[in-house]
Amino acid sequence: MSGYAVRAAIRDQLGFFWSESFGQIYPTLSALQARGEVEKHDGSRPGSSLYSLTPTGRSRMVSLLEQPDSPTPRRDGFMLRLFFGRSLGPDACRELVVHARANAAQQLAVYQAIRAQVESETDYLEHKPYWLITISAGEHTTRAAIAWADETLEKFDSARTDFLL
Amino acid sequence: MSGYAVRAAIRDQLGFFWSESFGQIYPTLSALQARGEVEKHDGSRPGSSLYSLTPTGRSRMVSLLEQPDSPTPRRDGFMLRLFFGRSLGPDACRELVVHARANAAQQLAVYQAIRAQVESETDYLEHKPYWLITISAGEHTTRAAIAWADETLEKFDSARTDFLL
DNA sequence: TCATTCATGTAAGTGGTTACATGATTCA
DNA sequence: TGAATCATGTAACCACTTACATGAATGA
Repeated sequence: MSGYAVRAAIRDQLGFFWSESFGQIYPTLSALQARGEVEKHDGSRPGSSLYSLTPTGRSRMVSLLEQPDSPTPRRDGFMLRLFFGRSLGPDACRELVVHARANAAQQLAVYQAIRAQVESETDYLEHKPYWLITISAGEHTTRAAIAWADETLEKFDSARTDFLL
Repeated sequence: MSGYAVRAAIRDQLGFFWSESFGQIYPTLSALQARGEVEKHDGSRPGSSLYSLTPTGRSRMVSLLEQPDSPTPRRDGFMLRLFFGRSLGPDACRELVVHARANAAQQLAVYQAIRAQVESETDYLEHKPYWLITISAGEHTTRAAIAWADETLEKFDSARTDFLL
């Protein structure tokens, strides 16, 4: 596929847990080509090119996937805001939670639409079970976010004075 | 507090959703001092200094907390590995899920220990309800991770052939 | 006395985004 | 004909980590 198509595939298929920018994709594709891990072919239009994975590239991909996942530094701005909720005030915090709940509910609908689409897919049969477990992970965490938000909104309403000390 | 103490506080109190390195903390403290948002005082030992938030600094902090949270690029290596599970193989994937479950279970115990500690806390009363909702969020997502892992392990066992296509 | 913790800071490097510049192709 | 999409790439910049260098204080 082309660099452009790589980006579209990452956005559309891995969008829930991965992202890459053009500024990352094009130089990486060149570097992989220099290492002999992808091959560059002429594309359908002038100046465009299509890349394909070489056997070397595929085996490197597998060995990278086998390596333990290096943890990225945590930075959750939403939780940070709630931790300093006293400084932000209970009303602003409550609103943040309302928003988070709405986002989660919308997200859950998206997951379910994607699940339906993947389930009805007749190609990529060998990938389906794996894709479905990643979707399931998304559904679980999103449902947990909704349940937490409801519980938290309840607290804001029933124990409002605690948040005003 | 000192830069060193700032780091310890971030590690111990915000560790579940935030992290900062010394290479970030010391230059930032100097920059904040130059902006008049923190004040530098002599510490107890030679060469050490203690910083305190000025009124300007506190109001900037609040205005930063009020700003919408700029989303960080998603990069979840665990989900990536499962998405490419077909390339990694069902056994390696299953092991990843077993590990994830174990980590989550351990994490849940940590949350519950911290909850007990915060609940018995007699200082910082005004922060307590906010801190508890962040802990609750951690508990919810961690329990969801455990439930997802159990469900997924079940799938690996009951529908093993689907993962071998 | 010696390991650990407290303490400060810098330099090199990495990994990444954003914005920009450019232009062909498709299709309404 | 003009908007949207396909397509490639670079340059400037930013946030951040890691490793390094240094040393005082504490306490077993």
